[in-house]
Amino acid sequence: MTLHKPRRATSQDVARHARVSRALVSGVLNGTMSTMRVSPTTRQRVLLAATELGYSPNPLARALQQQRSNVIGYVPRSSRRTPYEHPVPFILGLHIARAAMRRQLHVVEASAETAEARKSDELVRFMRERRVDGVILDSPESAAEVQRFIDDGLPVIQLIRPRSDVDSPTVVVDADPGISEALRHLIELGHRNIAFIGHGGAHPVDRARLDCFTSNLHARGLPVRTDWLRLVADYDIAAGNTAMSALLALPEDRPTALLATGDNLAVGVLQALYAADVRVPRDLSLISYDDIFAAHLAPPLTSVAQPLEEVAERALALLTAALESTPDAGAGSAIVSLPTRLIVRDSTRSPSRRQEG
Amino acid sequence: MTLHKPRRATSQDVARHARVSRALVSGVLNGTMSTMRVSPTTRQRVLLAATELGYSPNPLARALQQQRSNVIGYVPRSSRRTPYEHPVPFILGLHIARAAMRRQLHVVEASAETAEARKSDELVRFMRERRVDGVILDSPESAAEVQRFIDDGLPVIQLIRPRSDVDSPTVVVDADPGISEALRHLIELGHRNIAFIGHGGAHPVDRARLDCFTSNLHARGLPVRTDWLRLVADYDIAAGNTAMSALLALPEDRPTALLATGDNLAVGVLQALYAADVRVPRDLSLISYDDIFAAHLAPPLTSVAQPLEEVAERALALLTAALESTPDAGAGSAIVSLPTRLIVRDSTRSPSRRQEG
DNA sequence: TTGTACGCGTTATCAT
DNA sequence: ATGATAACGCGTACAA
Repeated sequence: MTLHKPRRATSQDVARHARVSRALVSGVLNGTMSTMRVSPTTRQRVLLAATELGYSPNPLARALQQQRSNVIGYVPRSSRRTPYEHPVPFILGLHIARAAMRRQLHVVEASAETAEARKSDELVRFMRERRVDGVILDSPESAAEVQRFIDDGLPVIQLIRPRSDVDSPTVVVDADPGISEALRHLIELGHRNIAFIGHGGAHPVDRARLDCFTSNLHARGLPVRTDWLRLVADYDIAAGNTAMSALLALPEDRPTALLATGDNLAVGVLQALYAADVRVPRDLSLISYDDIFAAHLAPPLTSVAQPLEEVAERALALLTAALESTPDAGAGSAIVSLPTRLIVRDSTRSPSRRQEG
Repeated sequence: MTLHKPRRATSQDVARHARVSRALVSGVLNGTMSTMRVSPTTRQRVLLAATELGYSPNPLARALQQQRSNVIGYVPRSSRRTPYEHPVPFILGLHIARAAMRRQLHVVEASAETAEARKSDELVRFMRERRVDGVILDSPESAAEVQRFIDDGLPVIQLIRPRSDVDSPTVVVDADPGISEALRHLIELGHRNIAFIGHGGAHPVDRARLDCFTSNLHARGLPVRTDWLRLVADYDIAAGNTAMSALLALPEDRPTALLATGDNLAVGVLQALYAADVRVPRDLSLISYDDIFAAHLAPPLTSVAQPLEEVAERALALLTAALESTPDAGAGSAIVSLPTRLIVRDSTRSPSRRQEG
């Protein structure tokens, strides 16, 4: 017969066992506090008692007294987030959760349903009820959304697509190094006819990928043909498939290489190519962006990697820093920008003569 | 100048505002309790005050007093869990987290590092320190591991590959309906030469996939050729790639269809096929298992889907039920078995004459 | 070093 | 029939 719910030892138990007061137990276990110096012998008694009883402080009681819940809020970007349909927000959320766990923090996520009432202060109420210590916003929908959290007294960290008109610490990813590297790679392989499939949205982050692409081509004196620039509305498979099909339908003079600025776009590209029996990299070199599952496709894709794990790590670092700092001490709206980089795999090689001729 | 950390209203504030005692506030807001009946008018006063002050009870204080942390522990199976390398444990963990969130529960996960000391009671201590209310174990490594939690007084739910010698509520997935359906599908398409790539492990769950495969073939009077049964040690891409390469290397008389009992195995298969320029489904029909990212491959794969979301949902239901029930009331070691099913996509079709001839 | 009070909600007991 | 008072859960911080 096993004892159910064996009572966990409390500081009171330890205190009795060591014949000291609870205050002393607390002081000893937290490494000395303020003016409190304890005689080495009683210190040992306390330590011994604690280990003998297997004592660990109750996190709830501690949180209640410290007025810190150790729960942080996370607001994913609005798109529905299933792992393989929306890889970036999904993986980012994962890394946020992991980084939080490492710091003994819990994460509550505004669910998709809750996010529907995103314009109101539904979100703020959600977070407020859960007593979160701070929030992390992935690509917030509006400046107002961010501001409401700040007005509620919560430290806010913005990710990926920040509202720059709101003053808060931010972590972003710089597309430039990776995309420039990708183009250099293709050009060194001998490609001159390079197409682009990307997002046509107005946000600077999406614009940057296109701008970086075209400026690199210009700098190299390569043609930027508008019929080889396919702008889509979503980073999803269908969009990639459609865009690639359109490229395949071009009368002649096809590109020999292609940059698709999202793994999902690349999957759609691969599906279109597979259906048309166009082989990668023999008939077309392909580079994806994100590098989330680029390695898990056939063939494994060369890809521009986004450092999402580090984005999460830095976000948590910024948030915990904000929690430590006195409320209104130097708003310290640090902006951390992390570089992309190219990972070369099996989807790129020199254009074949046949294609060039 | 915004006010930082605006004090959240407490039950004390509401009490003052409504000119009643804190006890009454609690009683009214939680829907009547025990012997306490409140006059309609004061009841209104309390309700009004609560909404006016935007009051919501502090979850920490409540948890402290109710002796329930609202945190549950999750122990993933031992393999390193990166999303695309170990899709099943990963997706399962995701659904667990979601299902928990819906119930206002937090999840702490034993990290890979912690799991290293899995034989000792490292895990139990980890969970104990966090005051989890119960734990969910995905495919525990040993009966002892499960038992230690039970001995510690924690409700335990086992998932996927349970230790049946330990008495605890369990959620499993039944491979049979899906695999039988898959074979019926292939046979109806005209396939008679069907190969299998699967896990060679001893656990009943892995055995079942193989057994179901062979028994179906037997029942249909189809050949079970041992050189078409490739057993591997891991559900990963490399294993699938190697196994498929071996199949391709067979002198002649190749199978026209293949069941790979894991999406990752199927990815490896696709990579091997792509390299050999063998097309799916023209030259080979392929069915994967898991259906996690089968739809996101080129071509989209027909797959046997595991209902992982429902596994998680049921696990949480069992766990919360265990939390409600009195500690040792009918151990109620319910076993929930959920069926797999076939999802038909583009990777299966009738064998071509050429292959049959 | 110790006593005491606090953080906050809930519940058992007591008073009209 | 209605309501208030007090104590509890647990750790921490400040005054004594």
